[in-house]
Amino acid sequence: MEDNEPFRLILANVAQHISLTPAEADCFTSLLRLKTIRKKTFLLTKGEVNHYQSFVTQGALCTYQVDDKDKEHILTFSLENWWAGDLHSFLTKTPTPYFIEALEDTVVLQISAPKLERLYEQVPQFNKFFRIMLQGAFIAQQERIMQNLAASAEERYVALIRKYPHFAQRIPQKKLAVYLGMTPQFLSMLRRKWAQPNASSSS
Amino acid sequence: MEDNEPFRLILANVAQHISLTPAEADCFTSLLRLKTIRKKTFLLTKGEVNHYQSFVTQGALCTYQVDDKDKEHILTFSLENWWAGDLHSFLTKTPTPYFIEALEDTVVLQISAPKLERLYEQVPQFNKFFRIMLQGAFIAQQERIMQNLAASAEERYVALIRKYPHFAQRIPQKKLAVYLGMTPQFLSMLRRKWAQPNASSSS
DNA sequence: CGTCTATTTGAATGTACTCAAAAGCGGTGG
DNA sequence: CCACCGCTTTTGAGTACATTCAAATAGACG
Repeated sequence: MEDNEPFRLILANVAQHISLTPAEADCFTSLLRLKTIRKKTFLLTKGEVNHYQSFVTQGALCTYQVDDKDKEHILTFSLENWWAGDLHSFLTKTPTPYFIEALEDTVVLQISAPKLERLYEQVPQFNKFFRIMLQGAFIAQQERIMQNLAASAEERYVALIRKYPHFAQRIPQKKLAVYLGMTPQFLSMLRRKWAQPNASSSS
Repeated sequence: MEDNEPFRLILANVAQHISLTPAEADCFTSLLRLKTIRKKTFLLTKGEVNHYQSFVTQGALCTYQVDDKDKEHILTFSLENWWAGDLHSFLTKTPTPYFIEALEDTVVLQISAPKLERLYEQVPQFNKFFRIMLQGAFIAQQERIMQNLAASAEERYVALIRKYPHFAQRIPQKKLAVYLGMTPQFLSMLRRKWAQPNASSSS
């Protein structure tokens, strides 16, 4: 099968923020490698060093930690056209505390740390590209922090399904609950409450 | 008084990540403006557009939102050698939901959005500089999110005073509590517990 | 000193959790 | 095709961590 669809996707994504010559685009894609991760398998597990940043072209990934009481805590989901990878481990080459698991069969394009360094040297514009990516990610994280501080579990749940309705379809309830910082049981209770002629709940 | 100390500080900070020619350094500093904010006054208030990113050379700033029940929720503190400013408002020129208040008399160097654009054009290396700044900020935020999800109020408090003991000295308990996502009363109770021959509390 | 705000203390309350178990759903093999 | 298994979701009862409200105490500033 003709499989440069992933490369077209990432180049289209890059083109939204910087303009590359054909030569630069080739240089970029030549530094990437394609990888597929089957559902329920891992792109990264705790204790490994994260050698690659991964751009998702298809599927869904989930980045989480497991604490000493075996409880999962979800840092983020990565769907199409977004990046996954533990940046701290990637930059410092230290073991990661995270698992990155495929929630669906997933296709990613990966770049290693040395190749990314080469990319920055050969096509300095990528400093701008990743600066812009990081700005967006930073702002999104700020909003999440504020919401976790300011909103109740119920408000967080309602806000999420209103903002990303499609999201809630693709992700298991259990994972959504944990991402939102509540137990699956509590989320289930909220759903029941909302399914009712939702008379109560407001305050 | 001879007051280019702020400029020396920011140039030293920049020099940690990129190398500038003297001309480039001059270009950079010529785009900055110096501003002082008295304790308990505001660098930014809700409803304004954040026209500047501010590098703190002295003092301490606190960025927070106030919700509909008049409760404060603290996004971040900005001490010496770090940046403050609502990036979302800055980039989109939309009104900010944040207040940025000086906890002490504070000195900042500010750059406006158009001047920052000019800087990126004239000294493209600054894309790299801010990429690196954002990487660090992004990673720090990730850690905060994980800790808010995984740790109890008590664990968060202990972790903070162990990691940044000096911090706890400079910042009012009330603000620390809110930053950590708990009420000042509860933090006070935790402190009492820890001041005791701390027999209990471990688990 | 007196005022204002921050911190401490206590009692009652509530939001969200734990533990336990039932019900639902999807896949797999006999 | 149906029966069984594993996993997710739902439900319920009891509980705990942290909150709210109220008030006393202590600190800071003028």
